[in-house]
Amino acid sequence: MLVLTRGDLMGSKRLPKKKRQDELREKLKKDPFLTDEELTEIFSVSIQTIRLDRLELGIPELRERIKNVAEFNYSKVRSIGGTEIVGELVDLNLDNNGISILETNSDMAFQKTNVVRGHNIFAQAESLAMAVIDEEVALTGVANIKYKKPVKAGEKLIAKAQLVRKRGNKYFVHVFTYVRQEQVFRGKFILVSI
Amino acid sequence: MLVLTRGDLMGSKRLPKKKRQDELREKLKKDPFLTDEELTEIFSVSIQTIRLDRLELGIPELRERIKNVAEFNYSKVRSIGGTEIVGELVDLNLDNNGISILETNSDMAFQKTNVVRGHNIFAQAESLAMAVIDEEVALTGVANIKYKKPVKAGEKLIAKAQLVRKRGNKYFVHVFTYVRQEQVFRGKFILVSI
DNA sequence: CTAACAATTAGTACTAGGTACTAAATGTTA
DNA sequence: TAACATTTAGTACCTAGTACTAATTGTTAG
Repeated sequence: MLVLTRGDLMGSKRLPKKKRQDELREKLKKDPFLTDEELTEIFSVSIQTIRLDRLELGIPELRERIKNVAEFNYSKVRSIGGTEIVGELVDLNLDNNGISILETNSDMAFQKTNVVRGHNIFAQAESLAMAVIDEEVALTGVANIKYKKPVKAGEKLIAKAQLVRKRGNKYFVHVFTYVRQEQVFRGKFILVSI
Repeated sequence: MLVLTRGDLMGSKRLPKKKRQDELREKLKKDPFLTDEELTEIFSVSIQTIRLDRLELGIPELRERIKNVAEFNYSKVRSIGGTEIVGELVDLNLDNNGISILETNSDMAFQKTNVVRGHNIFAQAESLAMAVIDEEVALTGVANIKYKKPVKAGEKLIAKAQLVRKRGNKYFVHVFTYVRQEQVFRGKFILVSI
């Protein structure tokens, strides 16, 4: 079916509804700080059209969008700042063992290859090792680690920690990290309580 | 309608101007999302007083505050997302050595002790080691690391990496990290290019 | 005790950037 | 050309303010 769109007839100034709405969605995703007024200039339509579009697309007003960005980031900053443990602790037996799960995402990965950066895997393992130790604060003194297989963004990391030896204020903890049964990381930590 | 305000709870005594303004500043710093109206309830004063206070303190209105949080974090998120290297690369000789500087802050540290979390130091060292390798992408295969001394938030980490051996697609890189001449970390990385 | 002054409160007009709605104009297609 | 989709116009109303004037309290020095 061949259909002449208004765009063809009018010389590409105004877009058909569907296309305009798609572009609107994208524009606001990239820059949520645009007002309706600024959008009228971008799309050469009236402000009512912009508002109808937002209504149909379920896109909230400028102030709501800004607030969402602020709140999202605010909580994110706090959770990063407040996170003492990387990943979700699903099982813990103090002075013995523990399990933590970390859902990886593209923020943790190299842009080009989508491979999760090593220090994220390390951070999960290290913080789990620390959680297992029944001490107020533990410092990683020495770690011997090995990355067995690259992890792709989106894969779920399951880290298992086991306290293997305790000598004075030194704790020897082994952590093995898996993606679907397959081992991707191994770390041997010596933690020192202070 | 009768509402219990903080004033009531604190014995209904209203604070002197100076003290109220100090607390106002703190409150808004902790929670920039408070409206003037909510503040009137917290301090048991009229909305005009709150507005005079903000005027005198140079604190902008709610929407401006929210916008600032949104814009600040928006740019921050992007820069974190785009960062492939942790810390600032100040010197680099490919396939030989490199130096990177990382200014630590309280976000990187344990809340209680203000000691910088190990994985931040690790991340700087690992990414520097990778930068030194003249390959598109390198994966950390094995690392043997040691934390020598705890690092306090605010201290400047200077990491020096040196390629010590190269065998096939395996690179052996040593990284030493210092705070004011004093070594705080040592890492031996085996990187594998893919 | 009271005048002087600081601090607070009241009230008004105005603003941006909208929502929600009705109505009309214009475009498109059967 | 009628039916329908799409766009535009216009109105009342909203929030969370600014900016301003004026009145009312509270406090203190003489």
